[in-house]
Amino acid sequence: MKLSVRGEYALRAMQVLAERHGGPVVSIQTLSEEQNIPKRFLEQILNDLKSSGLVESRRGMAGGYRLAMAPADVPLARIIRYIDGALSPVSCVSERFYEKCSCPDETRCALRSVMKEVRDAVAQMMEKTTLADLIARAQKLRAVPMGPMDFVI
Amino acid sequence: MKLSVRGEYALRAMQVLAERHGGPVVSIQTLSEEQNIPKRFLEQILNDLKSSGLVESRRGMAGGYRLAMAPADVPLARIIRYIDGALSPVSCVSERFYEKCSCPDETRCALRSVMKEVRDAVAQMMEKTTLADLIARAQKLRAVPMGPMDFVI
DNA sequence: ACAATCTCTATTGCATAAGTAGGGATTTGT
DNA sequence: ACAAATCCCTACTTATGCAATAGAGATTGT
Repeated sequence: MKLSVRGEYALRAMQVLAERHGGPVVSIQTLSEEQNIPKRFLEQILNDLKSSGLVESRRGMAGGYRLAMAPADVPLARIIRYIDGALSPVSCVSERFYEKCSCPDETRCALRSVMKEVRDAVAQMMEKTTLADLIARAQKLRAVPMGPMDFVI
Repeated sequence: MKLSVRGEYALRAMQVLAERHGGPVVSIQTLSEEQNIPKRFLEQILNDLKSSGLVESRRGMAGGYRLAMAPADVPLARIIRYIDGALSPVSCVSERFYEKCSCPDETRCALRSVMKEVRDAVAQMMEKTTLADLIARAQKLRAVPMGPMDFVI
């Protein structure tokens, strides 16, 4: 039930790009250092994201990456689907990555109906949450930096 | 974001055991045929489930497996957690399989807060749905076997 | 004794993920 | 023109985990 490391890196990098949206492009170097992501690996990921049309790049000395669209127009689902594939726990309930499963009768599979609900819950969450929402959350989290337990000396 | 095949097999096998709860033990042979699961592989899985205390076994000629408790007392979450591990999409939001992630500040990670909500949604669903619920769903699905499209000759 | 079952451990094959490497192309600054 | 910093592309390596298979042993009913 896991997101791949690759997918996680993609989301983190995209969040940084979203935060700097409108400013100058951001280099892999910067992204890599800021987010503790292996530089060469991130390079690949950003390249994939570029192929997907989610980011644009600029080459040369002052080069780097930037979002290809407004943060509010990029649901997390889109990033994850592109990098990792299906959101569904089993592929027989996936809408875009459907595959037949080995169970005797898919149409009457009780497990399938449960998994479909799980899928829908996850998809809805990932679909409604955009990079803009992520930024908003980050700001809130910065505003209340410490949990109540952290006041102990 | 996937359940392993192993986990899926475990759930399917457990459903059958739940349906036959109260009756005689069910052999791997039967489970394997009924659910299209490689026999030898299922053997391993059932063995794991036995170690977890979810099923009991009987050896010898009329041997087989049965649930160790009532279907209503077995949430799907328990099976999945035992076979596959965390329900969480990222381990830094897992309650039972927590692992530190590589992001710079976990307490203020916006992505983490989103993932936590996803985790909660999945966990709640898997926790509240038991094997008994699965049986009930299966019965309903049997009652309305065909979708509207299937009436075409 | 025999046959059908579970039990346990090991191993294999395979796919995918994670990360690394090298050399090339492009832009900027001097 | 040249150097430096960057992106670009392809290939490779390595590790990990998953799915499945295999073989020998233990237990039970007839």
